[in-house]
Amino acid sequence: MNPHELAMISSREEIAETIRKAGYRATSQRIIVYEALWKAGSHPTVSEIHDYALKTDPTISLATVYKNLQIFSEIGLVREMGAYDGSTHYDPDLGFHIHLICNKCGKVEDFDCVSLEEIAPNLSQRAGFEVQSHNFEVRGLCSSCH
Amino acid sequence: MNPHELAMISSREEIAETIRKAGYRATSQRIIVYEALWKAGSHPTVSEIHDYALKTDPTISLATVYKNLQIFSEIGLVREMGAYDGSTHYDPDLGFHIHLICNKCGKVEDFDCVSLEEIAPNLSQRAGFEVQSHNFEVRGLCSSCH
DNA sequence: ACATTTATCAATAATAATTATTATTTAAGT
DNA sequence: ACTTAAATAATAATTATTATTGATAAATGT
Repeated sequence: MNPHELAMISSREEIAETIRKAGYRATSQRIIVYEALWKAGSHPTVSEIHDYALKTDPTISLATVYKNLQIFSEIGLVREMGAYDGSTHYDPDLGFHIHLICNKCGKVEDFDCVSLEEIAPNLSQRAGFEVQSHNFEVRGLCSSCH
Repeated sequence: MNPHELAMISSREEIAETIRKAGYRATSQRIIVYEALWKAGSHPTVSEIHDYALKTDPTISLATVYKNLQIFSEIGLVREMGAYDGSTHYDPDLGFHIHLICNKCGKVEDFDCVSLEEIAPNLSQRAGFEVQSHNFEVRGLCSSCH
């Protein structure tokens, strides 16, 4: 198991409970999509998540993956990343970190830093904005490319 | 002129010079696209930029807008935002600020805060990453929606 | 356990966004 | 002004995403 997957501390049942609490049904497909989200790589696209999910359930459709990712995004189980290479990427690791995206080779590196609260202490107070998720991307050239 | 447009301090010739220095030709279409980027609204989509550019040059094509936005993105004249509502948005205001995106009404608000260097002092040193642009999005519910 | 209700699912179709192609035009240096 | 490489417009092609619909399966009450 790679370091990324290690971060998935929640069990199947815990995730199911989170989904139910948000008012959605914890269907087997939904859990499969959630697991695929972790196992399909570190910042997978919809297509990559679908490919992985097919290993567990060969009948699961692409539309189901899209639909469930929308739901996960809405209830804050995933952060949606920019489509820096044409298609949207997803990251289930919700801890505060910056994505360093190389404009040349496309590699995405996680950069740990201070918490969101430290960066913008009055973010939620100011204008009464209720934070649900964040995406902090920095683009440039990685060590091997520049 | 709105506050957003006021921030466009550079003249046509200064922008042309920046483009040339980056190794590209300062064609009239390119300048028109750049101006449209500022005037088409505060975080316009490709389509909105194209619509505005057509006012100046009724023959300019959508493909030209796409191409030039790619170039502007590459040379750091614009920051590319996530496709939070289906299509990619662009922001020519390069100053450090966070985008507060409401998940309900879709409104995007600029949130000024500390500089990128203050947030991640060792960003460029660490792993030798050369920063070209950034996109810091925070999603949630705006004051009117929650 | 069973029936009922209701949300979700898979498959497909439809739409929207983006990129590739190619012939023509143009900027910028000689 | 001439040359040449690069940019443009128009169009076609591709890819990503969303909407629709009938079938299915989960939750809830009995």
